[in-house]
Amino acid sequence: MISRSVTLRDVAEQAGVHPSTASRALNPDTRSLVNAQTVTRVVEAARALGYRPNSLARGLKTNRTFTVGMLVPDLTNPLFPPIVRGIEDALGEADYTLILANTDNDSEKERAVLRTMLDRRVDGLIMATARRQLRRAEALVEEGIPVVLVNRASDDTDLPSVAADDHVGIGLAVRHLTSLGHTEIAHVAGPQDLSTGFARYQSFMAWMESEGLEPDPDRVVFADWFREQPGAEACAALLDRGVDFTAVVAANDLIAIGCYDVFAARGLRVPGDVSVVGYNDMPFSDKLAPPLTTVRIPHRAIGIRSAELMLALISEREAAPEAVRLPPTLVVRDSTGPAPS
Amino acid sequence: MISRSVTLRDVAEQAGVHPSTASRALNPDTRSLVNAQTVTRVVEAARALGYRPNSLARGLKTNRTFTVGMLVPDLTNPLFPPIVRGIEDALGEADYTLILANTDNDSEKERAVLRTMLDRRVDGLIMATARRQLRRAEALVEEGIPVVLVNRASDDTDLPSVAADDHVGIGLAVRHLTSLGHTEIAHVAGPQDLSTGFARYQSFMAWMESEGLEPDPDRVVFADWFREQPGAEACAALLDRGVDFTAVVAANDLIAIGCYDVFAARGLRVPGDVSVVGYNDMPFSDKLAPPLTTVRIPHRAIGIRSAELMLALISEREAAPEAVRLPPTLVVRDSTGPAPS
DNA sequence: ATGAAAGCGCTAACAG
DNA sequence: CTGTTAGCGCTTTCAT
Repeated sequence: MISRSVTLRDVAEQAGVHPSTASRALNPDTRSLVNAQTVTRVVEAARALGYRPNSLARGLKTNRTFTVGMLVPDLTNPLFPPIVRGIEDALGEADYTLILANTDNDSEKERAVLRTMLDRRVDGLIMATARRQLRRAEALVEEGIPVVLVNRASDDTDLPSVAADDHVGIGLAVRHLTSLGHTEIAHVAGPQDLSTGFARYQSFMAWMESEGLEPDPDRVVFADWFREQPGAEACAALLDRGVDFTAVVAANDLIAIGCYDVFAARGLRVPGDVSVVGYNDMPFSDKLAPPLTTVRIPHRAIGIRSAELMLALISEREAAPEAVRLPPTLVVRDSTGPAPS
Repeated sequence: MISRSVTLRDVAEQAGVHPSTASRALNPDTRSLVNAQTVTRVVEAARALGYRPNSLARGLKTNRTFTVGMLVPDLTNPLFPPIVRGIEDALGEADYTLILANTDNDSEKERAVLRTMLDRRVDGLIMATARRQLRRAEALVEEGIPVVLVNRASDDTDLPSVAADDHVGIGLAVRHLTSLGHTEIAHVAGPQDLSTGFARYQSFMAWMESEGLEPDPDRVVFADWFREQPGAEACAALLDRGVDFTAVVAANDLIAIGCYDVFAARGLRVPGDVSVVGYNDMPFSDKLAPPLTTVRIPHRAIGIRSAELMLALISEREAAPEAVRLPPTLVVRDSTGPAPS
């Protein structure tokens, strides 16, 4: 059925034309240069023989592979699958193929993976890799290969990027809590060398201030990593510090889960004693006990937009570096309630 | 730093040898044919110039791309990320690259995606796609392209496959329940046109019998899909049927969540009134209320093994079709308890 | 041990 | 509108 070795020459022969004519006839862009009847004959022959162009040969010749590489820290982080799907879907739409690799946030692995992608002559690179220093990515664009950053801010660079608007998102969280009467609000922040952790922390402080509340540094604690365990440790440290608070904004849902665990262990009721707001609305955050109030990020849309941006970059290399910011929304569930009096 | 256009010829020139000699010197397999000093010179030149072989050109010549395609129904299903990671890690180890595509279990999409992969001359195909009819896959092997099935049984074919042993897994679940004194055990089965749904159902019936319990067809209900909503619908239907049961084996964790919802809605306590066992131990199943007792599948190991199998198939095409079955384990949490008296 | 020559399958000038 | 020619970058006989 799908024959492995039907070549353009076979098609040409069958149609009684020269291979280059067959090539032109088969390629939508150049089809117009060819007699309509000839086109028909060639197309017919191609179909009859089950011809499939060899993308390697084409790529070798044209220097375009219709391939985009994507770097993620860890696909296993529930944040990424919807983004990757969005990207894959949008890319597929345009007949581009996705090459995926995990870096585990390990600089050495990132190097290696990047090299492989380049060796494979990807037409562009989408990086969800979270580190704040971007020398590598910048070097790439200087060599003319399009890069788009996804789900990360680009404070110190003007690489094109697509992400949710963290400032807006944290505002949603903070104002939700203040509207419930909370004034002593803590923040279990994420790692500060990741752009998201940093941005959310900054935004938290800014929003507290603009809500007329003292942004007390004692009520902020930093998790080393966007995971349950570091979140729990940070939260425990916060509690041990002895400052009062009636609500906490967690830098992401996993950290929020860590907080849940600590609060449960210390006999604090959520939301009776303390309200918790998460961030991301990851899958099953509605199944937690209690269901988590959280800021929803349009992950799939982020993926789609970044793929689209990438495609634009590939075709018209001029495209101005854009920083797309998609609006998050608040999902109120049962982990937040009125401030205890 | 990473130069886009250093070719083998440049290296050869720099080293003062013919390109073909440079090729031999750089390729581990043929390096022995070349004078040791020459090798040094060439390698040195390559490093100095930052030479990176063009994998397209190589692939075009050798007909091997060091690329493996993978089809998943939907990456967003929490089942798949760990499997994909395992595959990617094992493949990367051998300098192979993964090309990923989602099929949404849509036959048309599957066709399209398969074609793309073939056009890209992948060296092999790993299919996690769940349909039971496998004509397409079989056609592939007949054309000489290695296929391994992952996470699916191969009852009607002898395609190589890697999966957990569902019979053992369901046995774990059933015997756990019988050991708690349950005798009236229901099964919310998965779709029967998926090999996993089918196998688990069959195994359930078999284990009930071998435990000396009447496998009552009235206590079995089928979900259309391995998701919460269909699980909930099936579970509701079971309840409406009016048969007694004190425990349910769900065909996967998502279906178990659907059951949770229905039980909660109907005022049944888990595990007080009814015990629930899930299947997969997906992420955060320990965070559900109550934490879910479930059968843990070694997802990552499954991924690794299937990549290894694939690599073996690629290098020695003779390799006997193997059906690897990895052992699941039972994770007892709080959704199961003694049968109510 | 190395060089010469050919070609993987395709596209892109350049003629005509 | 179509054929000729050349070549993308690499590997691989075949000579030497």
